[in-house]
Amino acid sequence: MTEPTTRQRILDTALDSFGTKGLDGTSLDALARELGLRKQSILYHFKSKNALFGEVVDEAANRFIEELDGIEHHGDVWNQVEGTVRIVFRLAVQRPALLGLLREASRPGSMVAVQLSDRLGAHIGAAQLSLEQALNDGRVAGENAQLLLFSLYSTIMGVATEVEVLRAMGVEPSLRSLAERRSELLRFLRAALAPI
Amino acid sequence: MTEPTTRQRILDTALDSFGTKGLDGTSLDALARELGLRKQSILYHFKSKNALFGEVVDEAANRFIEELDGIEHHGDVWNQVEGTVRIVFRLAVQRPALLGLLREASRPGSMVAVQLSDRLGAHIGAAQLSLEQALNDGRVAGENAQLLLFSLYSTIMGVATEVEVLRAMGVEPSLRSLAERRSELLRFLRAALAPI
DNA sequence: CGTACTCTCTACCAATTGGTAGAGAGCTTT
DNA sequence: AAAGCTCTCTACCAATTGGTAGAGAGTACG
Repeated sequence: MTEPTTRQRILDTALDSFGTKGLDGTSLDALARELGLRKQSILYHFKSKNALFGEVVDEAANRFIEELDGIEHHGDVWNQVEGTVRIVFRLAVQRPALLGLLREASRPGSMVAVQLSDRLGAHIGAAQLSLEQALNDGRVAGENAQLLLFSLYSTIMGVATEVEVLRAMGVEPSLRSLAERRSELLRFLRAALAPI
Repeated sequence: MTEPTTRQRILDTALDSFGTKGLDGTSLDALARELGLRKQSILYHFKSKNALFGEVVDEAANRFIEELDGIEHHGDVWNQVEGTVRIVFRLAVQRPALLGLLREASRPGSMVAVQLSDRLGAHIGAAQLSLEQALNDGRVAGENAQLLLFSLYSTIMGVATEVEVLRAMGVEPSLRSLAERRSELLRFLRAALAPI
């Protein structure tokens, strides 16, 4: 295990901070303090705060893609859905800030949304194609592959990240409750996709 | 139509700003400029920025509840789901900032999440109870009413608000696409809830 | 008329923000 | 040993932040 470069350490810590406190909620000073250096050192490695944020978004996209790459895009659609759920829920445990960053970056007014969509475009396209075929073959229920994919995404991402809503319903987030959430989610999705 | 008090105007404009640009992304100066007055006038009506935000969240919760009140909590579950979808999608057109504010307020690190859940608690409870009965009667498919409700919420809210994700999939948000999204969502939810 | 209340204003303020300039320490290369 | 490169630092800076103090205009009320 070679120790990471300062640049990499900054990216890593920034991902956590941006992912939990947001772009506006993270100051370079606070970030530097967390890293044990001065903000000027951060600005040596990244030309501005926005540039850093951009690279962090790329980094997050890369890690997400890295995980997603384990999924076969030509096989059974249900396996793909199950695989995606597994990945997203693993991230919800191991690196919740990564999901938080995706959420932050896909916020309605976000400037990096285009960038993020560029990075994930290929995967989205592959998933859509695969879903389209399954739709044509009658292997899954649905009208529009694109919008069906969108519904699937919204459900999975929401169930994995909307912890405050869950808390509002009286469920204190924990590993145990996460597992239950996941199993109910899978059942829900299976029912939604089952051909009639 | 009596014209609104300054206080009400501030709440209204603040809801739009907080709902689109977030709490950190909204400065009192910018807000005051939008209203055609000085920030000190805002601070006369609200003792601090956080106090204002708190009242805006309450305001948003009230309006949301007002809409939700039109739904019968003892009838058919499917009617309730359909009604909720109708309301959320109407808001997505007429007052997207309201949904944005709910999203902002239910962000993982949010301080007002508890407050929001207090306001919506009764409705959540009623919906859960109603779903529980339908589950017992075998009128809908599912294991856990609480988690099923959570899945429904995540799906509806996500499909209505995640416009950037939709854009990443190549769909430019419009009234037309919104209607399509809604109809695919309803089909999706109907399939997910249909008893086997 | 005069007093009190409501509201918006000007004038500040300390703290924090992202960012620049440049010194200096520790390398490697010549 | 000297020159150059990489990196982190101190020292600033102008702009913006949320917030306070208090003057002044307008209106209601005795």
